[in-house]
Amino acid sequence: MMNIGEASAASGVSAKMIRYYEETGLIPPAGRTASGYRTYGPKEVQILRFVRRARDLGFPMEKVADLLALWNDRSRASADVKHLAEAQVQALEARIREMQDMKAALEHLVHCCAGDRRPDCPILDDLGGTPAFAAPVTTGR
Amino acid sequence: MMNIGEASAASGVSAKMIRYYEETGLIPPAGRTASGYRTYGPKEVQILRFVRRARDLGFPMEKVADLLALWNDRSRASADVKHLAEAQVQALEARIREMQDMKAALEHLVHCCAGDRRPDCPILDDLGGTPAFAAPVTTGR
DNA sequence: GGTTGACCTTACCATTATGGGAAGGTCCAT
DNA sequence: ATGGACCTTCCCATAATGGTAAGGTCAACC
Repeated sequence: MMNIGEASAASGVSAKMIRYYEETGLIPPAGRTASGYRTYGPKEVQILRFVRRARDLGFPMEKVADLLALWNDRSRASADVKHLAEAQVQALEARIREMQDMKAALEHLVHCCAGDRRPDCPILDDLGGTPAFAAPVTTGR
Repeated sequence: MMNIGEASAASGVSAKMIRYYEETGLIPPAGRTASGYRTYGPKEVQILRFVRRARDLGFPMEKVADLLALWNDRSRASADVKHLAEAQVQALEARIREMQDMKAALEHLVHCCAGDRRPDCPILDDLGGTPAFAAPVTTGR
């Protein structure tokens, strides 16, 4: 049996987060020693690692909870898991696209700016709304 | 002179956010009518639109403040603006790359999963740490 | 003049997931 | 017994935005 510090080291989840996950019900309450210390065994560490990896794949905590439930459900359909994962892929794609649009718009402006000691700056002109050098491809949010 | 609702409509910044920007010092305090209503003129609306567009390009509020300061500085060097914009491009690139890595790892797992009624699922196996089907290219955060 | 509805004001709470710190208790080795 | 490394809970902060509630104001209309 380990205490929270050891479980943290073994799982890659900070002690702070372990307590938080417990508090929010993502993971079941840990056992306690007589003096109140939380105790963790290999099984609990595995759960924590599961959570860690799901978070590393960008799943929000809510979806991690769904994944955990499926993990614990011996009679799950792999299709259910796959759907969650596919939805997450799409969520990532949406955010990636958003940021790529921002980046493209910004790169255009950067490209137009001399970047010297003079004050004239198409970037500021664009932000100021003066459509002198005009907005490129993206305009709204 | 407009009240905050009109300034919001004209700038695309919610009234809530206008007050927040004022409170945090991003924009100067608006004028007030005798009865305490905030008032905005065309100049103030232009500032709000500036903030809006900078936010649309992904600049954090702190950088928006820097951009506003340069905008107001008649003797700025366009190089300073360009540097801010280039840094923002790099920040976007970093976040995009992070999410692309997640997406690639997740797509690999999705690809391995049959997605039928059976419970066997390589996605859960991977999250569970059982390196049976192994982690693909990405492992850490 | 009074009423009504649309607007404004401030103040507080929630979000997402994480870290930081304080005040105090515990464990173990010397 | 003492000290250091650990644990506990509780509170605060983050970034940027939305929501709500309680109350004041404005303008129009009857």
